[in-house]
Amino acid sequence: MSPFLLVGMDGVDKEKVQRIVYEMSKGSKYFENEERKEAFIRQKIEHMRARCAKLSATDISHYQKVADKRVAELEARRDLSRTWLHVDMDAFYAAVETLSNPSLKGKPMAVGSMSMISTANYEARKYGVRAAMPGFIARKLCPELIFVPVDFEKYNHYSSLTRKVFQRYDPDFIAASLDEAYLDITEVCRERDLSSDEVVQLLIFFIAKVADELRRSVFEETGLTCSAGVAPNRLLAKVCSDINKPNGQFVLPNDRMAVMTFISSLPIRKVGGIGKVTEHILRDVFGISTCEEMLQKGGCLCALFSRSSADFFLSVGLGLGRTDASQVRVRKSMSNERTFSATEDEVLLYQKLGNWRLSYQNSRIIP
DNA sequence: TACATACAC
DNA sequence: TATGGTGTATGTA
Ligand SMILES: Nc1ccn([C@H]2C[C@H](O)[C@@H](COP(=O)(O)OP(=O)(O)OP(=O)(O)O)O2)c(=O)n1
Ligand SMILES: [Mg+2]
Ligand SMILES: [Mg+2]
Ligand SMILES: [Mg+2]
Repeated sequence: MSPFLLVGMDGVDKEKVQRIVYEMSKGSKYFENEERKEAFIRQKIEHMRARCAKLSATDISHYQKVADKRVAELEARRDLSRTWLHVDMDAFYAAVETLSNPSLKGKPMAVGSMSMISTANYEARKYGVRAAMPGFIARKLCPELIFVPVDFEKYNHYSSLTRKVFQRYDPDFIAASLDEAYLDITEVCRERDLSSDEVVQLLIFFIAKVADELRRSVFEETGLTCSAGVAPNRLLAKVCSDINKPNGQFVLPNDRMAVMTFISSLPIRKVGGIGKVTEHILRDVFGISTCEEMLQKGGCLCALFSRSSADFFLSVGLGLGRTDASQVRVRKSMSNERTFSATEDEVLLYQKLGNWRLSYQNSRIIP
């Protein structure tokens, strides 16, 4: 199975991409390890299917009641009163590199090295080139691909320019990474409320204007494009910002019906926190691939998963997400790691450790 | 507490 | 020739 997300990019020859990634990977230590991990996951899936099959009729009705109760509790706490905007820069590192070297415009380009690519511009993505793909495979997919080395100082600089714009809309915005942020624009939109159909339409129009203006400001201040999603909570806003990427936006109104319709056909993988493994498990054990199906299979989920996992899945099925104000997050760790080629040479290993200590003993890293 | 896994950018 | 680095959350024992 390909480690790269192949959905979402139309016009890519997925078969060919998969074949080339496989051809280039097979036989490598990396590949063998991936296969080992996949075998574990298949085992875990088998185990869960067995547990599922062993549930008695009374078990099933019990867990269905548990699920119904939790769904009711979650539903009761639904908050449609806030408006969140998620903004995410388009092909961020690559776009910054194109600003400093405009001759790259229109050409397939990746930021990174032959070993690893941090991101690729949209021209390169047409060939199936992706973030977290080794450069030598990317070059097979797209022989004319241009490589640009990473330059974090530059990305930090442009990140802070974008944040100056975000601040004007929400001084307490949440920076999720260098290239994205969550803004509570409830107050910006406060101008009107109430909910006759006409007013709702007007409000959506007004929100779209706010998002559009924000994106124009970012472009004017930085020369970079971004995409935005607006929704009643952060989880949905993040999903929405991806819908019309790049250089686009999508507004999901603060309306329960609109949210349920939106969520019904949404593939679970689109949701933040659901990745390759969870997608695989939920599909192969429960036949779940859309958010709606999380609710339908709520009983089984409550029977087989921990409280916190089951609650998360159910809340995704309801289209719920966090709406609370940001709290100051305290750093919990600081780390520094490097991958080196496999060796059993003890002398070499101790030498590496020694160099490490010499480099970092005075850096006063306090977690 | 220590360790492994999953996830995100 | 070659498959990253940093940080968070959660489950298990
Ligand atoms: N596995 C990854 C993913 C991303 N990044 C870096 C490079 C990206 O430019 C930046 C932002 O990540 P995004 O997921 O937002 O991707 P992009 O901004 O590059 O593209 P998109 O237009 O899809 O947002 O983080 C990285 O180093 N490694
Ligand atoms: Mg981005
Ligand atoms: Mg991003
Ligand atoms: Mg996901």
